[in-house]
Parts: sequence; C-alpha cells; structure tokens
Amino acid sequence: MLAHRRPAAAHPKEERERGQSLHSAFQRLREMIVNGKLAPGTWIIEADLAARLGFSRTPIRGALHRLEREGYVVAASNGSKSRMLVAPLTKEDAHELYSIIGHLEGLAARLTAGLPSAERAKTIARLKSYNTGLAELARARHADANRIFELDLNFHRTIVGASAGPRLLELHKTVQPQAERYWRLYAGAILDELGKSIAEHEKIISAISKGDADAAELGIQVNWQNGAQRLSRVIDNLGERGSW
Amino acid sequence: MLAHRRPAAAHPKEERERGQSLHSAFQRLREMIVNGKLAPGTWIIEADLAARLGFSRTPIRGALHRLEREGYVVAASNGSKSRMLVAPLTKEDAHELYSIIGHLEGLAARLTAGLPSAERAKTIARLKSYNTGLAELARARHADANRIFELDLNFHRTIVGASAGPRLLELHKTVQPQAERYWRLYAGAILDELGKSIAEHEKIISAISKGDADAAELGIQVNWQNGAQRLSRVIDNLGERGSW
DNA sequence: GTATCCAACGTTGTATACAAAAGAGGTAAC
DNA sequence: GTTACCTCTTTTGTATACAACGTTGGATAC
Repeated sequence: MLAHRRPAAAHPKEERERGQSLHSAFQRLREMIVNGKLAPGTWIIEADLAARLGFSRTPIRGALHRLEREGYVVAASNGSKSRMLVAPLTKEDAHELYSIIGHLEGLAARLTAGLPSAERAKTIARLKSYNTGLAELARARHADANRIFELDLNFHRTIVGASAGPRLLELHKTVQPQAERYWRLYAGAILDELGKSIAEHEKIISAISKGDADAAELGIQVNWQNGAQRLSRVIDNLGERGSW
Repeated sequence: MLAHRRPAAAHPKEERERGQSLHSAFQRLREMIVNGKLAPGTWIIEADLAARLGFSRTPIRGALHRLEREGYVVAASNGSKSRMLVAPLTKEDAHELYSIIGHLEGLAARLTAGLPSAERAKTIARLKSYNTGLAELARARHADANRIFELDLNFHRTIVGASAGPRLLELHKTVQPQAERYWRLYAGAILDELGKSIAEHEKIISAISKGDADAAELGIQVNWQNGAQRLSRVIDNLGERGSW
C-alpha cells in the first residue's frame, strides 16, 4: 500500500535511455526468435520476458503485439484471451513466405531495371561485388554461414533499396527477417547449393543491366522459388521445428 | 493518494466486453481514418482519443501502434518523442500502394488460376456475378458509391480468398483498407470510369477460367496500375489531402 | 523592437495495481 | 476407477500514476 508510491525507483539495475524500451524490447525479442533462442512453438509469458529483459510488462506487451503483426508470434485464440507462442516453422509457411518475398522483390527488381542507366550502373557494380563475394566463399570450403547470409542479404537489399518507395521498403524490411529465421535454422544444409543461387543472381544482374524489367522480375521470383524448394528438401530431411 | 485505490469503478458509462477494448479501439480508429472523420494530416493526441472513445490510454496506444505499422498513422519522430499524425494521402503513396497490392493480388491470381478446374468453377461464378453487378450499377445512373465499392472489393477478395495461404491473406487484409482510403476520399470522381475497370475484370475472369496464370497475374496488375492512374488524374484535379 | 531565457503546460513513455478469465489439480461422489 | 465440480493459481487485459521531455508563451534585458 505504500510500496507503490515510488515506482520510479523500481528498475535500479541499469540506467536506460528514455523512450527506447519498446523499441529495444522489440528488437531483442525479434533477435531471440530469429536466432532460435526462443524456439519455435514456445509458449510466451509476458511477465517472464519482462523480468528477463528488465522492462515492465507494458513495453513487452507492445513489442509482442508488433511481433505478432509481423508473424514471429502467433496467438492461440481461446475466446477473448490470447496466449501467444513463437510462430512454428513449417514447410507450407516457408513456401508462402518465399513466394511473397519473391513477388515483392520482383516489383522492386522491375523498378530497378527501369531506372536511368546512370543510376543503374552503381547498383549493378554493388550487386556484382556481392555476388563475387559469394562465389569466393563458395569456392573456399570454410562456409562461414554468417558471412554468406550477410552477402546474400545485401544483394537483395540493394535491389530493393535502389528503387523502392517508403512503403515497399518498409514491407520488405518487415518480411525479410522472417525468411532469416528459416535461413538461420537450416543454414548448414543450404550452403551446399550456394552455387545455384549464385548462378541465379547472375541472371538477375544481367537482366537489370540490360534494363529488361520482365526478366529482372522473373529472375528474382525464380531465385526465391528455388530457394523455397531447396529449403523444402532440407526440412524434409531434418523435420520441422516447433510444430507438432 | 486515496483515489487510486478504486480504479475499477472508473468506467461506469457502459458495460463493455472484456478483452475487446484494444481490438475495438483499433477498428473504430481505422474506420474513422478510412472514412475521413480523422482527416489526413491531423495531429493525434492519445488522451483525446481515449476520452472520445471511452477507453483508457492503454488500448488506444496499442491501437495506434498497430495503425502506425499498417500505415494509417505516421510518426513525426522528434528525437525520442514521437508525435503521431494521420497519414497524408499523396499521389506518390497511392501509386506505390497500388503497385504493391497489384503484385500481391497478382500472386494470388496466379495461384487461383492454377487451382483444379472444379474449384475454379465456383470462384469464376462468383467473380462473374460481382462483375455483372458492377455492370448493372454502371448502366443505372444512380452510382451508389458504397455498393460499387463493396462489389469491387468482393471481386478482388474472392480471387485472393480462393487460393491464398494465411500469410498472404493477412497481408492483403492489412494493405487493402489503405487503398480504401483513397477510394472513399476520391470516390465520386472515379465512378465515371467504372466501365474500364469492368472490362479489365472481364479479362481477369477469362484468364483464370482458361487457367492461364501469367495472364491472370498480369490482368490484376494492370487493373491496379490503371486504377492508380485514374486516381492520379483525380488527385491532380482535386488536390492532395493532408499534405502541405 | 527584437532576441533570449525561464517557467508552466501539454504529451508521451513506462511502471504498477487490480480484476476477470482460463487452466490445473485435487477431492468427492457415483 | 472414473467423472464432475470446485478452488487455487497463473496469466492476460485495462486503468491509472508518475516522470521526462518538448514546446509554447511571456517577460525581461539589450
């Protein structure tokens, strides 16, 4: 009855910047989910996470809502209550997700291929550099998954960033990390087929450099579609995670 | 110091269902924005809305975050503070938005065209009925905008609903109402060209009924692209709303 | 008359208190 | 032994309290 008179002294552990809790909570939770620290299928309890991250429930709650909206977390709606769990990774979901990204990036590729050639040149140079980077990693047998992922991500991000408006950019930014979950959880097994993806990238580069919008769009779509198939095979071998 | 001992008696006005405040606030706010009750460009004050709708700030806040994520509301980020305003309607935004929807529905149309013909038949029947409905309204000079909007919406929704997975469905459900804002604010002027849209719909139906996925996808994309152009002309005449 | 500083206010962000609903587990009845 | 009911616990949803920050307006000094 007296205790609640001084709520301000409640989080003495660390000095935290004001106005950043929600954002920070969101990012940390997303990272935990993407990296599998919070395994697919896990039940989520707001208070636990709040305690674990050192926030109160309010920003956690906001972060969870956003994570739900972006597909990292799903609500098991039991009437008016909604318990949440980390979204499972399934073959069907991967397939759909990759299709969507393929079409969104397809739109971006189309726009990029339509840019004036002066602007296109810079983009193409960057794309080529990323793709040669990938090729080198593919030859060297070290297979640093993080580095490969980063290059691949940069490749796609470059295409989108070159021409997309704010909406498409935002949409891509929210959808892409969800593909990252699949990447990271099944990465090891994907790396073998890196060569195929590199070849597909080549085609995309060539289409953009010719200014062929149709081919560029198609190329991206094919890249993602094949990616989904490669993933499918891996999932068949290793089994799905977080769904039962 | 004593007052806060009985917060529960604070909303005596109406008996409200538990666990629905956030959802209800979101829907009502979205409706207000889509219908223009909250004009584009308006500054948003949480406490005002809370008072107006009879909730506390908590669910309003959640609803606003979601509205922001979905593009109805934008944050004017001033350092760590973020004041919000109702997203303005601009020509560029309309263009990008319509492109995105075109591509998402394009994916759906492609999938729908690939369904086994038994399932397709039902879908086609519904599409035809909606489109004849539109044609009738176009002939009759009454131009009930709501009715037209509803039929057009149903047409597109049918295509998506016939084949899309949960992710695509969800994405469509969140993106589509944003197009509705443009529709409603500029409706009167769009109705003249209804005939063109109907013709485009015809092509889409025929493509789906032939099972021609490419043509179906293209048809939808063209429909939205032309829609954006029709809208552009209207905006040129009437001026943008909420941007200065 | 203008520019600068200070104070009061408005608005947001976070923490906490409390209530309702769902779920688990045990006990009693058949 | 099984089922049904009741209670206790867990967890979510909402309201409110409070603090920090930005902004605005006025007052004062030049």
